[in-house]
Amino acid sequence: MSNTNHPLPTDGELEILQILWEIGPATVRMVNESMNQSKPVGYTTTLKLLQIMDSKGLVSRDSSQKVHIYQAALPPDQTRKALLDRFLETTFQGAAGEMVLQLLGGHRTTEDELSRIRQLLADQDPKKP
Amino acid sequence: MSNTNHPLPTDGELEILQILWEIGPATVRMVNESMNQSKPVGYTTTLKLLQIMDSKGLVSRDSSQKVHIYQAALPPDQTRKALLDRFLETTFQGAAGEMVLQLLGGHRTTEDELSRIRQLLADQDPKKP
DNA sequence: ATCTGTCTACGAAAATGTTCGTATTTTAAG
DNA sequence: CTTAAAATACGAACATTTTCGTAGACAGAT
Repeated sequence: MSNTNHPLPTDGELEILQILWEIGPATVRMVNESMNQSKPVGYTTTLKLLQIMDSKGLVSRDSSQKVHIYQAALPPDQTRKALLDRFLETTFQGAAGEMVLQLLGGHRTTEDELSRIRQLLADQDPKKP
Repeated sequence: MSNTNHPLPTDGELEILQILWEIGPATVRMVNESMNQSKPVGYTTTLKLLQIMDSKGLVSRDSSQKVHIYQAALPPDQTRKALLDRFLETTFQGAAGEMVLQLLGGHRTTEDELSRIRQLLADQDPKKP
């Protein structure tokens, strides 16, 4: 069964989504092997999680063959944005600027990222809307 | 008992920390009443959580009077930063720039925040170190 | 001294998420 | 057709967090 609604993924579910975003549509085995590169997880554990994710609509599944193929239902940007919004609310009580300050204060960013950020800042500048 | 170690707070614990950061040292009743402004929570629920937080070292407690006084053990910046680091890792796999882009793309920020962010960007600019 | 209201302590139920053992199904080979 | 390997389905154990009921401690009023 496959929902059309999209609740936020749990931590375990997110881990699987990251894999699917990276390697694209995949079998349970492929996902499980990818998981095992960082920590040992049983095959049926991965399977169960994918089944739950399918029922939640977080992934879609092609079950026309014996070996089902799973893929993320939403693109990474959209899902990460939704998670980010919740995190911003719960942890920084919505103060986006505060959060960026904390972030930039402690992380190196690439020149490419910095210039894209400057561009966004320029676009947001209230003096030049 | 009061630890000197500081695990990351759970969601429920964070909610209490936000209150303590805002109103300062407080009794269970004060915290509970503040909680109830957003959603109904039993008094003993708040009490239990504060006791757990004390045992984890997330809050400290003055129990010299009958009515105990609790306060956050760490300042908001430090705790939020730790939570932010974990979130950045699990959700954006460490790509801080990507995260900022997502954030600024969808949130209004105040002019004051923007200028502080620009300052930080300037400080980080490899062309002008 | 006893009663009453408020507090803390404690244990356990409820809710949510994670993990895996076991059973069943499926398909391709023999 | 039978069998063996590999996949899916399912239920339940486990872990963590949240919630609260109940009991006992304590202080002030009568």
